[in-house]
Amino acid sequence: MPELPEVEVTRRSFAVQIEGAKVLSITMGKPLRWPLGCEPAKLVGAQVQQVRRRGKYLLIDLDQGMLMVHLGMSGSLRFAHTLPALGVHDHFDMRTDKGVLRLNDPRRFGAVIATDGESDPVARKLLQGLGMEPLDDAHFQWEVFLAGLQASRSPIKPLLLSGKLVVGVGNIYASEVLFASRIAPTAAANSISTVKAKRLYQAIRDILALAVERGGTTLRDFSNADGMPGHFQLQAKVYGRNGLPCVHCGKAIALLRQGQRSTFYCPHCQKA
DNA sequence: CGTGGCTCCTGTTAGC
DNA sequence: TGCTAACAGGAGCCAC
Repeated sequence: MPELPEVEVTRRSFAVQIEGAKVLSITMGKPLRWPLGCEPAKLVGAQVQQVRRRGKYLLIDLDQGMLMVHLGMSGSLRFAHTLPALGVHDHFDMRTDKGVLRLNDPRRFGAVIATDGESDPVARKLLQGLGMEPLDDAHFQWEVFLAGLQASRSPIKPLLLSGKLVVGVGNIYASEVLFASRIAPTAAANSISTVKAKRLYQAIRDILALAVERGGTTLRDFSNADGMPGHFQLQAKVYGRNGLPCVHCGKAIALLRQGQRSTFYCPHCQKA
């Protein structure tokens, strides 16, 4: 479900409210992708300092340590003073003196991990190798992006998805940014012209930023920590539109499989 | 090393 | 209608 915009929208929807909160208790449901990594009781008494994001990871800094939250494919967070009784898909529940933070994740590809901080080996392992932050102008550098493309023979779509060059571009936005920059998803990264690469660079920034502004994408069930749905699906020009007319040329949008993932594109508008 | 395929799990949908 | 199979927004891990 969540790509960078959804994770960022989630972060913004509870970061300020949870600041300074003291952990009262933690309840775990079924196992997630990884174990919490410590006894839940160990976190009781900890105080939340701030909530940051790196790629699709939410980093909740505590006065001692750091919680890493990943929403996986189907996860969503809620933060509120009171929440309904735990449901079958609620697998992490953190009561604090400022409200309850709850992870609902039907598929359980998500995770909550307690670490000692960013230098913790577990945190390092997960965060190392992540690409540039596309919404951070100082971090997302054009020259580095171009050099990264030129250094890879991989088809561009899976390269974007890998997060090695830029983080946060998931399956929906990968199709959307390639359509916007008129690049074929199968084009080898090192075959993309500088002009097209520049369009791609800008499309990644613009489309992700717009999606954050709009509150994220709701294809099925995304909502932020206040429970509000996103509205970006209204903007999807190719994702999920195979067989429907291209908004630009009117020809049919095609569906392609790359690395077990669906890619949507316009064969007429997106060449090489 | 870079790349591609497999894997975790449950819910929804398409097709017969 | 009911059953079954395919597919879903992620990404680490392993084998080449």
